[in-house]
Amino acid sequence: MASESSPADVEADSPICEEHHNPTTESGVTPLEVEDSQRMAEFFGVLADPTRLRLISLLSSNESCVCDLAESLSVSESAVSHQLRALRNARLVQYRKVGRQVFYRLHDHHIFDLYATVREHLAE
Amino acid sequence: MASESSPADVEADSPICEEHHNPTTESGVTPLEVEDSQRMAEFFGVLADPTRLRLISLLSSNESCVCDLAESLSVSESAVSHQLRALRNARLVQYRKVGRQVFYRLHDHHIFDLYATVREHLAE
DNA sequence: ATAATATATGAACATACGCTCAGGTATTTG
DNA sequence: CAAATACCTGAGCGTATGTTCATATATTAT
Repeated sequence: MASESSPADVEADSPICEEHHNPTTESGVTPLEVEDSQRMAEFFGVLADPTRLRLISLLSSNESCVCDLAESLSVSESAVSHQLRALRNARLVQYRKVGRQVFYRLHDHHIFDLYATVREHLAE
Repeated sequence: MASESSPADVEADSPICEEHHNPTTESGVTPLEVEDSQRMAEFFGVLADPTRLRLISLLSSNESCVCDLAESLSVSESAVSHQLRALRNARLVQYRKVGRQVFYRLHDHHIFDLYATVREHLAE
């Protein structure tokens, strides 16, 4: 103990910020492991692109094929296809093929809830 | 109408994916504007880094000073300071100065809720 | 089979990002 | 005052990312 450095328990005149090392914090929340933080960062990274977010926005209201998505966003079909792959790899969208078209939709409501939550948060 | 391309309403033998252009979708959800998508991407971008996520994790249980955070993460104080600036600019953390130390904490529970939600989502 | 459509993919290029390093400011100590 | 501590910041460097371009695959039409 005594290696916690809340501003209250600074003792006397010893160097303040030297020997710390509490593996777990006093609260019940487990600190994020490095590996978990990487997977989590990857997940957020998929959402950290305007084009992908607009794709998610479109797919939250309609299942759509690639060329419609490209049209709606005024982005090349190639770019859309690349971004859809990222969303696919992250399991954020599903797709089904109909003839030569591929119709994409959100994987589940989970992703939409997150999208909606943050959108509302930023609207404040 | 008739320029919607749900797989159901493909009519006869006309080219399937040509003239579309519905500014608004049939559902009640407004499509994301380009500018909003950029702000939203920026927000997610701040969360798309392992170090920043681990900082958020630590700050969700304890208010901490910079050198403690650096110690806990085994990262240089400079790197931590840079990342804290990103979190500051995004208004994800607050800080207060006590002598020469600066104690950081999460800005509000909002950010923690989001963090916790996604962490749980990825734990599945 | 040949042509056209719908989508996917690899390479290349420009940009953005995170870390380190060097140096800077502010506060405390001797 | 000078030295030390805690933190911040700009530049530089290696890497990751998003787009375009060219090309490949699959399906449909002629």
